[in-house]
Amino acid sequence: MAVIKYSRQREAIKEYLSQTKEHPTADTIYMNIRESYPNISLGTVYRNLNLLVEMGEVLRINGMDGSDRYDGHTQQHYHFLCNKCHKILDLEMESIDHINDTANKDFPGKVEGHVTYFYGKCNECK
Amino acid sequence: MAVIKYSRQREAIKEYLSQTKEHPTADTIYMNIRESYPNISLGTVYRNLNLLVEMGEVLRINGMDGSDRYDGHTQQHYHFLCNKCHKILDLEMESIDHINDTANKDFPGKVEGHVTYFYGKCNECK
DNA sequence: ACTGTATATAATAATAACTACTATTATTTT
DNA sequence: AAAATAATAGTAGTTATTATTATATACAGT
Repeated sequence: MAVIKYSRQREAIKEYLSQTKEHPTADTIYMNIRESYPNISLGTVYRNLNLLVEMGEVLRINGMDGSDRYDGHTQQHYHFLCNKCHKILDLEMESIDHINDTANKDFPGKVEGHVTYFYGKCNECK
Repeated sequence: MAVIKYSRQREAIKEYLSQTKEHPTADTIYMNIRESYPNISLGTVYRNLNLLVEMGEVLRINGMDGSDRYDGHTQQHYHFLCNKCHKILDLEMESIDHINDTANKDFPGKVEGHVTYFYGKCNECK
């Protein structure tokens, strides 16, 4: 699998993810793509999501309910999880990448990055 | 299940987690407890881990390889996940709680806390 | 200590999320 | 257009975790 060939299924997944502001699971994506490609396979969705994540065109967020979620907006941003309604929202805030340096200070290995999400109450729930 | 009754299996799990500095999976815990309780059931391990997490006596860390890991040391500290060997290590570093304020700045809801882990290569893998 | 009742257990079956396999189809190369 | 190669649909298999159930254990009331 050296050369990556075009596929309309993959294009549809990319398109769907770039249009939604939700952070859907693989299964939700599958259900949605099925409306335009009724016999797309769930395996195809997973394989392409992995490809897209690897190519850096999609972000994988591992939700705390066991299933991964995907985000087509790849500019650096942070997520907020509402403790009450369990919604995932985007946070607009300045970068906190300096915490990598803080972590690296006395660590024998090499810290390359971090994953952070914030939690609390969203506007409607507070 | 209103009243929680004593069980030596749960005590053994708690004991094991407070003694190890690893961040074992449920299966690793199962294997270890089996040495003293040869016919403990994996289901018992899972049920008690969930109980202990709920009671706040154990932390659950969701590792990036699909399986959750557990930590018997509940004081605040940060974790490092090795991208290569998938080990989870403790990081000794100064607090980064100020990032909550950064996140709160332009957010209409209320940020109450954050979850952060760092990743990269550990000392042996780098 | 004895009994009754509720909780915990071991063993096993079931589920959920994801990955692997294979024959066929679509895309790209020549 | 034919050959080469990668992607797909459909299905089977894995892995981590949860549910079920009959039996065992803990503990409160006597």
